[in-house]
Amino acid sequence: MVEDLLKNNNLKVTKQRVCVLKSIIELEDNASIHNIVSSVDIDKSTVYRIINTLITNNVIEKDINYDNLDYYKLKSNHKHYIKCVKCKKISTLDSCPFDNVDVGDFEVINHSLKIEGICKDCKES
Amino acid sequence: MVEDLLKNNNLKVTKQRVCVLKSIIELEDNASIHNIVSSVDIDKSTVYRIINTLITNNVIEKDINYDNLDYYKLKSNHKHYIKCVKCKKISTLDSCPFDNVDVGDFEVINHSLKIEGICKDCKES
DNA sequence: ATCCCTGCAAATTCTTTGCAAGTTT
DNA sequence: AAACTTGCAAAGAATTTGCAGGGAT
Repeated sequence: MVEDLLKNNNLKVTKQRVCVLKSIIELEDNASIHNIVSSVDIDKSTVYRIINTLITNNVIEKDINYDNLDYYKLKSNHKHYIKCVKCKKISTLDSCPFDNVDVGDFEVINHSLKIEGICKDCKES
Repeated sequence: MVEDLLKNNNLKVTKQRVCVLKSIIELEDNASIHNIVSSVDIDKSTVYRIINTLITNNVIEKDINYDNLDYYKLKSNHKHYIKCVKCKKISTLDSCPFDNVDVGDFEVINHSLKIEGICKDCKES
């Protein structure tokens, strides 16, 4: 539940915050500032403030997509993508390639990836 | 050699481009627009244009650091970092955890990671 | 009731653009 | 010489801020 994401972080539950969070979830991989602001009927400066608050409280994080724009997503929304440099298609990975990865003495809590490669179809042709 | 990064991509070798590239390399993990611009004696708009050109030609790429600012780095500068969520220290990984990773039908060409965890010292204490 | 959040308007900062002059190949 | 790049100045976007009123706990 969206409200819990706020409550769990001692953030007041306001309709604007709920609305921005829902928008980020709804927009999935397209949650840029521009898209969030236009999908929502809230003053732009408030949206900026909400996003800063959410980042500071680790509810969402900034991510970089393949077009070099900034996107926001829930920290808990664990997904990875890979973009084919030939056909430009973006696919979602079935599983997290990082699950069995070893980073020495660290215990990994969080990670995000940006991956490019060549897809099967393009390799064959 | 920095000049080759340009020549290899059919970009004209100008002293401004060389200078920006050297700056990005020199700044290492701190190559934000702001830092680049102030470390260099080139008009700001030119720096923006150069950075766009370099991104378009795959010489550099935008990366996101732990402070949610945008940083630029050479595509060939293959390094990863991990930040301890407790002591906030940022360490460089000895090796690329992605080397032996399997992403199904894709051949991976490029990747960047953003990782957070808990370091050995903090786990013990 | 208190403290925090929001909208509005304005300021500030960041990024892009047009054009004339200068460089690179 | 042709084609591209740069600096400057100015325009246009994006982001932040102050403040008064409204909302959450």
